[in-house]
Amino acid sequence: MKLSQYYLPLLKETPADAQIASHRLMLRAGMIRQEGAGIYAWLPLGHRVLKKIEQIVREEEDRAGAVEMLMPTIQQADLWRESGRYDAYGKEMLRITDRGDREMLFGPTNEEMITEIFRAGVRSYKDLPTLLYHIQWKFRDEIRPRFGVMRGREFLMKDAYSFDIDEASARHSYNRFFAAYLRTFSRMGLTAIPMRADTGPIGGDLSHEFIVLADTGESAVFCDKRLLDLPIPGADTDFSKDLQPIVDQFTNYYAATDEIYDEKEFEQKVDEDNRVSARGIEIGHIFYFGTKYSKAMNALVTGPDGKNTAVHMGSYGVGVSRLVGAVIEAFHDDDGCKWPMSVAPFHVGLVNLKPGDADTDAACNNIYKGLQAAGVDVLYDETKARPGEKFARMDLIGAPLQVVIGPRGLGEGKVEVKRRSDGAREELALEAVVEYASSAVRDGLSHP
RNA sequence: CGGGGCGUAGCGCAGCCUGGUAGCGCAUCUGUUUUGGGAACAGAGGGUCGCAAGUUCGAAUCUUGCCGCCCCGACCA
Repeated sequence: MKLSQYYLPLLKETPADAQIASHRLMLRAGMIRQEGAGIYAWLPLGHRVLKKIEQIVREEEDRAGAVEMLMPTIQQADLWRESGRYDAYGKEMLRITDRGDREMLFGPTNEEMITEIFRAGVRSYKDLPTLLYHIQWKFRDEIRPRFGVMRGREFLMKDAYSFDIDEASARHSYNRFFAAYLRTFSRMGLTAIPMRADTGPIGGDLSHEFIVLADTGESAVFCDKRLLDLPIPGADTDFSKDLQPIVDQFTNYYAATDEIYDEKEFEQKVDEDNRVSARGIEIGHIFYFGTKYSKAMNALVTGPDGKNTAVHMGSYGVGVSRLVGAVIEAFHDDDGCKWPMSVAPFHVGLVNLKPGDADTDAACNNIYKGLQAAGVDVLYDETKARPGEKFARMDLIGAPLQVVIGPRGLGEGKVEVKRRSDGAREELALEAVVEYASSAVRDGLSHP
């Protein structure tokens, strides 16, 4: 992409409304624009990141054995009356009436709808387990949206739902998502810690929030330091086999959010040296809720014994739009974003220091085409702006690699390559740059 | 939902108390000089002062109502 053709409205000054780094940087880097309280338009640069995160989530859901579908944003009130939640949900639900005065709502979640869809198509235990997911915009009319996309009212979410014949097999479905989430977040460069969460009236041990540690996190969290270094399940993981050992490895250590934190338990189970008390951002939540909806909504299957039983369900959410903010919280400095390769809007920022200079233009064009041919996402700055402005701009939008080409270096056949993550710079021979950058991109994208 | 605050050019703000020509910085456009880390000079364009009603000879400024947004708290992915 050539910068002159792109839509990238950068802000030099920090918008007054933005309180935290990710919100500030997303506005400054022209990733989002606020269109209302907690409602954002995704500008081209932000949209790229959002789509890359979405795609990682999708790939890992697929790997875990879930099947993608898409449910609507607008739902009918009657569906929610079946579960009793239409009255129970409260003001966070955005209620709408259509021209026929029918009561509708903008979905805050999809348990009712997926249950309705499931019961329409499944009759026998032989069809189980069923694992379905979709990635869709949701709306919750939060009392107080803030922190940009981290706590918006409209947000993009992946939610998956599992249907099993009994609790034991539901536990296996749960474990699939547990392992899939470890991989998902790891691929974005995040260390996400599964923490025991409040299971509400259902009880049991089958609810975990996945938390990434960050100073600006919304909740206080407490965990064992050793959780930070546990191995992530590899790409060769067989999700149809027993995943309990993986889950046990993570759940053996203490980790809890402030909702259920118990100081005595923490101190008893974790040596002083290993105690981590920090703040965290919730980026995923997995939950087993048994037959709550299947009973209320009559989602029954015939078991081996010929009797109808209510299916055991679980739901598994990932805050896709929120993750954009969470990744920035984890990777930034005062100058801008420092994207991990896997979610970077562009892998390489190509800076032409002297557009109009025939040699410089030719060198840049060759490298631009070479990188594109190698499948690298390049943003080519061929504008007339001054060098300082170009450098600051690339730092702000945070391309992991910057290739800087100007007459001075070119005179010696040299090109500068800067790594955004640590600022390290290298002089390379002009001919070597495409191979160097594309292999660095490949390395950055590879994941065990 | 309780408490606090703000709406004036694309962004950041002053002006309001004490009514009388709508301003500043950045950004944008033109020209000149610059050119390897957010340039300098000169000039230009850009506003129903959130909306509506009221008071007044006259309202960005005073009054009332409405709308929008932000912050703190309780709640949430």
